[in-house]
Amino acid sequence: MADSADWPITPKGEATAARIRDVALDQFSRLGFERVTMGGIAKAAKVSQPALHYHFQDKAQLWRASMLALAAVIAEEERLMNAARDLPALTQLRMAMRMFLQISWNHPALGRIVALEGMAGGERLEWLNRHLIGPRNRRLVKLAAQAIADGDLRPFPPELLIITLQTGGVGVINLAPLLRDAFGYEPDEPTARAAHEDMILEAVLGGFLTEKGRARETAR
Amino acid sequence: MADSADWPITPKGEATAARIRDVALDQFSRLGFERVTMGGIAKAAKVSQPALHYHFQDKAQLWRASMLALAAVIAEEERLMNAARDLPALTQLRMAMRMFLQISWNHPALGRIVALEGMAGGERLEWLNRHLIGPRNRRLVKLAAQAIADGDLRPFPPELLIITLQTGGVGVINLAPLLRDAFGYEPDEPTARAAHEDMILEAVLGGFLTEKGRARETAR
DNA sequence: CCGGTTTCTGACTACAAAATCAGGAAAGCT
DNA sequence: AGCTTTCCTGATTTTGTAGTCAGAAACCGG
Repeated sequence: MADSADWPITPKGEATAARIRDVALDQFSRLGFERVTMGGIAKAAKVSQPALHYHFQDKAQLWRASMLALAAVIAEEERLMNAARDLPALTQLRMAMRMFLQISWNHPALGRIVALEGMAGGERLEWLNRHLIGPRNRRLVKLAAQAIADGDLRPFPPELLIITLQTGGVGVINLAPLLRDAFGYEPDEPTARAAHEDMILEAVLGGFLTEKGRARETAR
Repeated sequence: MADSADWPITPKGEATAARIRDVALDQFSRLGFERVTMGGIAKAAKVSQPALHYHFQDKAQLWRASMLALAAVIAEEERLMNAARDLPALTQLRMAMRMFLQISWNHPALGRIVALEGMAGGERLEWLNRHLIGPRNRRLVKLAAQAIADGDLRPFPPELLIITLQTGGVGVINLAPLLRDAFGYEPDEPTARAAHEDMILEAVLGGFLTEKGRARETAR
């Protein structure tokens, strides 16, 4: 069980475990826990199916282990945000949003997982809240509340505001298959990505600004 | 097979088939195709599990049949929108958005299903595109393009605009379990719902308006 | 190159869920 | 009432997948 604190690991063992985690993260995030089979992961990772059980005791633990690959990403974001903690709340929120979009393009798994488990509820959502997204979300809500108090954001419930910003922000990324299928639009191209980032920051975040907030932004 | 054109149906048979469809729609939309079991649906609908196979030949067909329950909802929306087809594109878009929010609160299944299958891709998404959401989405994109041409909406790619409006709009609805878990916020209450509708229409749709568009809105 | 450790596989078991089928109950018709 | 059609169930088969286990292969320090 690769989870327990001390697990004798050779470079080779760690390499295949990492490969399995990567494949698992990709599949879990696109398909959700139940549509993914251990056999499918094994095949994509070019190992036998029992190899998965050698490195991870069961499917649930493999899921958690693969989610922890995202923890590093979140931690880095946290670090950068921390460095900016003396700036106005609105400025921080804008930074956070820009970072969130970049992260979401580079690691589409994050937004998809939250969408999948956030709809279903249950123990995996609880785990995510505890270990991955909970603290981050609470921090963002506080920021939004502060920006509202500063008179920079229009006074909507900060929880709704944060969820809407994020779901609106990653909608295009999560639903890339739908965009392709329905419109023949390919969102994962440099020009489309740039248009998207622009749109979210200018229009969606922009729509929440007060006059004062807009003034602060242009003074930037 | 209840699907085929002529299926001898008595009132009683139709009643249980409808009960099964309703349960199925609810479960499929909250949990996704694979987490739902025929046995679970049967139990919730108070029939034996083979009864499901009597009315619907297999699980996939039950899924499709339950989705068609949403077709009536879509058609009604279509009818109302058609009555307003001579109004300016922006006004129509605003109407559509308001209707979309109401539908999404009353039938949360729709947004969840699109999110689930839109992320995964595959044959069910293709089916949805063909039978349920495709025409509607294309119409909305055309409206957005027109509103941009009118100078009422800022010039972002209309496909991205429509997807972002919709995903941002239903984010709070879809992720209700997350809101409860993470913040203890209950979004499905009259006051919260009102705040939400306000926020989406004013801030999110509002953020996409040009000066001219804003003027048109206030002249309303 | 040898013994021990780590890593991995093939063959298997256990189980849950979809699908089938033979037949019984209920409803409708004459 | 008697016959027929429609509706539904209990019992069973089939299938797909998670998880186990004995042992082979690869690796490593001496």
